[in-house]
Amino acid sequence: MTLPGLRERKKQRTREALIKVALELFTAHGYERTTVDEIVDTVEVSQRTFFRYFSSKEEVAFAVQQMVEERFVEALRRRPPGEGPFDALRNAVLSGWDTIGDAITEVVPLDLYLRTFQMIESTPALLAVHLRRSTEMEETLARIIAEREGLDVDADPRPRIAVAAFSGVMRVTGQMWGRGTDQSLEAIRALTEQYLDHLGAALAPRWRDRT
Amino acid sequence: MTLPGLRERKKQRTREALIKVALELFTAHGYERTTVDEIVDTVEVSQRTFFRYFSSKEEVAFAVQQMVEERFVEALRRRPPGEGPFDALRNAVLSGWDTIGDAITEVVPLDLYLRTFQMIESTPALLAVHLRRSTEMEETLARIIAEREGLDVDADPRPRIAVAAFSGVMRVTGQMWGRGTDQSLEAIRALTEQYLDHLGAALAPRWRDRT
DNA sequence: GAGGCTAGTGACAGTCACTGACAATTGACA
DNA sequence: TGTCAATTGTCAGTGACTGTCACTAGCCTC
Repeated sequence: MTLPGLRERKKQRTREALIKVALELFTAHGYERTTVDEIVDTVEVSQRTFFRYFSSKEEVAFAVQQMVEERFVEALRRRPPGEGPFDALRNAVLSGWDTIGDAITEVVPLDLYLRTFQMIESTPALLAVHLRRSTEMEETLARIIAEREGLDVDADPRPRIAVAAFSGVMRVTGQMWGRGTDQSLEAIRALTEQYLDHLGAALAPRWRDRT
Repeated sequence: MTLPGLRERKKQRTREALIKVALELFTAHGYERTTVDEIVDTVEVSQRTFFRYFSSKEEVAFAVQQMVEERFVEALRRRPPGEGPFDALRNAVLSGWDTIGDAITEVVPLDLYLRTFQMIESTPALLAVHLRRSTEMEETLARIIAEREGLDVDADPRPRIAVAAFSGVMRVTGQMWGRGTDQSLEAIRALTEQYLDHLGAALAPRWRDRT
């Protein structure tokens, strides 16, 4: 492995500057009210360059999120094969939250990321993209689960169904966290744990009998 | 109730013409490759008028879907209070599929609707909007479920969690139906039934023991 | 049934995201 | 140092969408 040359480092710096400035402007003034021109003027590159780094204005908003998701997938891959599908998913998220903070801070301040996440949840256009990206990740997760269990994803619907139910709960978790008052990493971790525990109970035929 | 005047009827006709032409062009040439100008030229109204009826190009693609969703919500509201939350959701969808066909045909041919649904599933921009709309409906469903069970949605997470898991499965159903070969109303009904039955089993800790 | 009121429409100009084409620049490397 | 190739900037254009204002046509009153 060779050291990255000047050219490569410059590219990396431009990319990170674009992300940082974009997220700061987005969270400060709102996503819609921030134009791409404002971003590129601050970073001092041309608009054309922005669109060479990011295929759309939306994409830059998900740059950090992208990294978080990749970590989660890796965490799932590393789960011991003895765990059942649901436990593997659950433990992958929970262990992920423990190490994710440092990785984020290397790119942007942690609180900027947390504010970005809330902005995504509260901006319709971004929420839509977020949800679509989530389903793309679900497909990845389903394939990993299927492989763990020695199943064919296309023949047996259970991996996709389990992942869909799991992801649904994760999404509600993110939503509730965004609306709540405690906007810390610890809070989202606790909510995740709590809500996943509820899933089994929520599926029980009648709730009133066993409250 | 008075008969709608000429003005009102004219508006209704314009709206339906825009929907029909838009869906036909979308399904024939693709959503992205169809411009709003093409739609309005065919219907012979100005672009400005199009945007007075629909707030965006996306919205017209969901005009029929909107109606279907409203029906489902109504069906859920009419479920007997004795049913558990999950059964109520399940039966509302299944009974919905039986009567939905006629309602759709009043606006557009059934097969145009089915093709539109597939187009939505296979067009990233529309899929994103579709998913966001789904979560909006989930909120409605969660509130209905909470009310049925005499719970407070904001205090007890179970309604939202149950609905999220349920909707996740419904989404997978729609996806699988779109990818499959049998594109009939009956097929989607059968898939719905089959996949919902799998949900309980998919959550079981270990799958291998009970295949 | 003439005339005023107003909802609905069209025409026009402008903004913003995004793209293709080509020219200018600048690391990389012989 | 000079050449090559990657990166960036400039420019012109498209398509979705919005504000404004004038105009047309149902509607309603006298």
